[in-house]
Amino acid sequence: MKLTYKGDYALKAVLDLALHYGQEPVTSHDLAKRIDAPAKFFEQVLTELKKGGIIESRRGNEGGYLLSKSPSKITVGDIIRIIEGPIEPIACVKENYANCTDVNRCVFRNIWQKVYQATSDIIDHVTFEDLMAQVKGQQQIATYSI
Amino acid sequence: MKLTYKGDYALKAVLDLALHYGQEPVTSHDLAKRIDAPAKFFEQVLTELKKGGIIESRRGNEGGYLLSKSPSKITVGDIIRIIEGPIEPIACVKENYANCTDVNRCVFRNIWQKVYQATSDIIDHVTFEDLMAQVKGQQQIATYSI
DNA sequence: TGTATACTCTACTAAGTTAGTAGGAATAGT
DNA sequence: ACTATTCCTACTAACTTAGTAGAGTATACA
Ligand code: FES
Ligand code: FES
Repeated sequence: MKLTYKGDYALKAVLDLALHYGQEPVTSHDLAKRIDAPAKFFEQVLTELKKGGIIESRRGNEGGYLLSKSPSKITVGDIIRIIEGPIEPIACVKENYANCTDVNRCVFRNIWQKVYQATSDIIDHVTFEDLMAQVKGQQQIATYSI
Repeated sequence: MKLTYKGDYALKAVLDLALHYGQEPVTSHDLAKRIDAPAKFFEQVLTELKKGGIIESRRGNEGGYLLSKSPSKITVGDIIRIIEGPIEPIACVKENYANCTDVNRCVFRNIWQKVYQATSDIIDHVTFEDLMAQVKGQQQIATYSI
């Protein structure tokens, strides 16, 4: 698992939208400015999140983006899988991929499977509700910073 | 953590050398053939492993490569770190890197730190002695295949 | 009906990484 | 001297990452 800028922006965006859940849509422009992402590039990230079913959009005046479900139902793993793709260190962990010679007797496969499991266990159990709680806990200082 | 071909070749090479530990050096050519890697590309991998202190070399006739320490003292993590570089999903996990805005209050950092820890815990505790045992366990069928 | 506001879509690009190739120089044993 | 082998430098094609650019489409509101 390696986090690219795209994934970084996506996570920050979803957290921001989570903090605006139930309110008016947030514009791409506002989001981009708050998380300090290049506006045009960031639009592409939002498009992928939308295709992934995480957010929905309202066009025109008063439009913008909003979460398509409750922050408690969205995990960090969801975002990572949508933006960064598969999280396993090597493809044959999931399927009987023809990467190594003999899958059945490969002594390394087991290791990558464990890494995959451990990573999934972490990122699939952190919801954006959890993250919101953390943000609000430190809110007393100033506006949240992601 | 993502495994590239280089890392894949390196792990297989070190396991092969582990199985020849205490014996004559193994030539790059023989290694490459057994693990099915392009000979010239594979040489580069060996060079990196040597620089990393994992293997040493003997030049000229009867030369080749051998482990510079016991298989019980080499872990999968050692090889990964040498060949693939840092294993954390984002740079600021290790240092106070200026990637995210405010490191102290970043709610994501904690997650990547956990992923880093979990991954390290796995790959740093598998030695090539462990892997040799596995290989020898299934040896009854034929020659080992990595 | 017009217009400002915002999302949508397609295409292009520069830099970096990955997975190699190619060719020769240096060294050691017989 | 010959041969086997490591060592060293440079090049390349394909792919990924992190953007840019610009036109097109939908919606609210006056
Ligand atoms: S068969 Fe996939 S890691 Fe070896
Ligand atoms: S400060 Fe590094 S993940 Fe946010």
